[in-house]
Amino acid sequence: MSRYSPAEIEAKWQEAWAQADIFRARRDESRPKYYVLEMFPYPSGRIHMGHVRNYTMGDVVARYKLATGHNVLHPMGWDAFGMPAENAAMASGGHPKDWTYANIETMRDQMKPLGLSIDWSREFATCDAEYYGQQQALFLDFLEKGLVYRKNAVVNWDPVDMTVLANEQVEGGCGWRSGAEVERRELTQWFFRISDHAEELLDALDGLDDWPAKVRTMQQNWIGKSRGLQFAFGLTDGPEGHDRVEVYTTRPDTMLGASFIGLSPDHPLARQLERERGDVAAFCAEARRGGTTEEALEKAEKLGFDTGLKARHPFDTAWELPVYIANFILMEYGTGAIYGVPAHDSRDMEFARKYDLPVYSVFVPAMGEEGTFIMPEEGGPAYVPPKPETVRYVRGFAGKEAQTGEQAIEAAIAFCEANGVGQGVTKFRLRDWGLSRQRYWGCPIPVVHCDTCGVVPEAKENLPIRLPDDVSFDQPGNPLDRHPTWRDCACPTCGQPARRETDTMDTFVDSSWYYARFTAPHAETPTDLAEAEYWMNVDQYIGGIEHAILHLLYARFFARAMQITGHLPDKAIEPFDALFTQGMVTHEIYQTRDANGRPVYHLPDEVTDGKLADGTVVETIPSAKMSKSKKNVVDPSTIIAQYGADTARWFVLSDSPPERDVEWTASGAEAAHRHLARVWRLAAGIAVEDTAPNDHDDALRREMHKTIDDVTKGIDSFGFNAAIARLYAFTATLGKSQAGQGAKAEAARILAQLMAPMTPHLAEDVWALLDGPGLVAKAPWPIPDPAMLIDDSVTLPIQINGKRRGELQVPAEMGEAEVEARALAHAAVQKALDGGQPKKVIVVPGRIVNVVI
RNA sequence: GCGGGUGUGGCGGAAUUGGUAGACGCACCAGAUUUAGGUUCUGGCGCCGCAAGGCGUGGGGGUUCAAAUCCCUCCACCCGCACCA
Repeated sequence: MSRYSPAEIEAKWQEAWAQADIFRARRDESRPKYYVLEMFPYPSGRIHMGHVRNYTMGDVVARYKLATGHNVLHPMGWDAFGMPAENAAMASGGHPKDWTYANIETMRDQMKPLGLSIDWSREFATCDAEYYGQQQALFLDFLEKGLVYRKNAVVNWDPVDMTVLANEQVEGGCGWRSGAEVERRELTQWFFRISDHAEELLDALDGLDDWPAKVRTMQQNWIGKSRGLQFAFGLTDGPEGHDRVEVYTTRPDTMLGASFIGLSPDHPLARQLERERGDVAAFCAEARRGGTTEEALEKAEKLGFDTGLKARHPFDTAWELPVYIANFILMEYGTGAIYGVPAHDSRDMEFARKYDLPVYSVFVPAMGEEGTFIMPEEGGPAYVPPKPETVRYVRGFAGKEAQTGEQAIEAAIAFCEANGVGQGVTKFRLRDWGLSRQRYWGCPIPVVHCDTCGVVPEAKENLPIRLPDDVSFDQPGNPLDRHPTWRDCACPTCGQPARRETDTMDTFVDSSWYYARFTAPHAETPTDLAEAEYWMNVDQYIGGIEHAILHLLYARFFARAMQITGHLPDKAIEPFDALFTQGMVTHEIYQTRDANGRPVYHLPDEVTDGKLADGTVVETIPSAKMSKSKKNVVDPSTIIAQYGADTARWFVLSDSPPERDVEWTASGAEAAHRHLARVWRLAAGIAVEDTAPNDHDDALRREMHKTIDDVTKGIDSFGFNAAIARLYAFTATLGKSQAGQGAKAEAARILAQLMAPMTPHLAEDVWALLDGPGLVAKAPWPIPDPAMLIDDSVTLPIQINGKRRGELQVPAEMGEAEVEARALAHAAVQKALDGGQPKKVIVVPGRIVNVVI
């Protein structure tokens, strides 16, 4: 073989790794363990470049840790339940199970050629009965410990198809299939008590030092701890059983600016009025139109309905406020009722202007705003102080200048409590996690509905409760509901005929504990404590930023719940020690227009030099996330066939920082491939048997040690792109070096080792060409010699008034005074000083000299 | 609407975290090699300018001896918003 031939060497070395069985993870107390995990894929059909990037990053970490003497666990599985399988079944008549397992087969076949250091013996799919049966066991244990309960909650309801819709199935407020306007409807559903753990989930974020700060901030805001006042407005003429309305506010200092009371349409008082009055019922029906997302609620036109009821202000019982029902108030947060302060809240202001309600300012800017400040009551916008800032209270309890912010809130709470109005409370925005899904392709919730015993847990010996295979998707709704026999069962308590729960679990449940299952994927219980004790926690978790909140928060909750139920050791309370969120792979979009001017997209394969095969010029749209609908996709298998896996791996790591998006370009892939071929040729051209030293060896060795240092630091800090840039430079140095063959062979072996985490097949081949012992994958990671990293002289830039005007070569250890003297003697400085004295000279040792004139 | 993030040459990006802006790669230009080539190798390459020099990190303002980096403000784009995974 005389040239780089990826097809040949990749198959060869994958076979060698398999023979040596070096990626199988076994408990071994003699070595430090390292558990690296990438977020497992949904088996959508074929792998895409995003997968390649994600798993390559994990593989770099895994292989690097293996080389640094760790016992590495690097597993792979499939997040296999979910809606797309049912959609596929509806569209083409197949079965979700067949579709899913066929996709897994295809994707595994596509993934294996990447040469990932995965322990495939631990593979599982969440739709395997062995997995979801254990999940049902977990559910029963959670139920026993009071971590799960039932309550009513709203869902998107399609009134034509008579089905529940996922948020994704609501398009512009209408059902995606029926086109009917969606309603919000209440259903009894199962919930995890995640909100009981809100405080703890919040506090523990502080300890997650190796998580991105942005993810911790997002989770913190999502949990949303707030301090406020809960109090009641009395009702003058409320219906039976409603003489007051409880409200919660985080801004009690604005209480004297209240001008209306707002109720959620789902508030008990609103419900009561809805039953009694036709006009209220009509409004509530109107207010329940549209989807359930917070975004839809916030962006919807604010609608209110004046119930005619009056509320008395707690500080002035003669002061009566109108009571409205409003579509933007959530029953899930606070008490489901608010009071509106238009002067200091832009949403309330919008509402007040629309319904012609009074506006009362509580405070005004303390200073500096005369002439520009228009009082809200005189038509100005709501005055919302930007930050804790000094304001002058005009209707405040104190009636004086004060800071807004925490102290003012606490003072207001204290004042209210002292006057018998409400009490200070802490609330969280985090809501309990609803896990019921009215769908087939998910883990059945293992409970039974019995006419005598009520809702009873299924007996553990009956697990797994398997999904039936004989189902059809020819009509909307949950096939489990209309299955002729599946629902029928015996009550585990009394033995009488009973009905199974037909709701299945949210797929987030499946992905909330798979990391724990990987530590003992074949155990007869959900986990094996000895294995979990050894392997947990996940040392490095890698996945997309889109999972920053839900998945990661649910997984954190699950680890706690599993610890409470004895399925995880205490140490695993936070499952992921370190988290890295990687960016997407993007590509340019190529489009032309059809006769009606509608866009027609073209695959990158079909476009050459901006033209289609027939010569039509395409419009090029800037890079965007690869998506099938825009056809800006590149199939990893095509790339592997063309260039080999190492080229694909090298390229997805090289061009952008891992946390940012990377643009796939054909020329970039070419460049990556060219470089790998260059490295191979370089190694093949070294005469290993010639070991005679020469004068250039030392320079090459210094460069080599610096490269080891830089690349090691790069990998340690997820600076893969920078590590690769360094490897490019070192390859060029090696290529031009006049050093002896022995020194070159040494340098090339080091190069192979440093490249091995990224391009493992090429590295093995180069290693073998240069007579490296054994497999490079198992070779100990090189350690740089500190003495070789230090240069004896440094170049300091000289600035005059902050502008670079020259440079100075000085010995590295030269003192500041001496450096200053040399700098002042520099021709450019002499010229600028023109005989005068500098005002100031700043010497930053080893960095820069700045002369201020 | 709310929460989080990003913005640097023709392009992707680097910058030791306040200290030489543009590492490395692409594209482009020039030269060499090769029977030829879209191969390989060498060199050049922020913008304006003949030059001296000036300008330059999304826009505007500020702090500092020194700002891509810190502060204020505006703009654009991306992620999430609890039933997509």
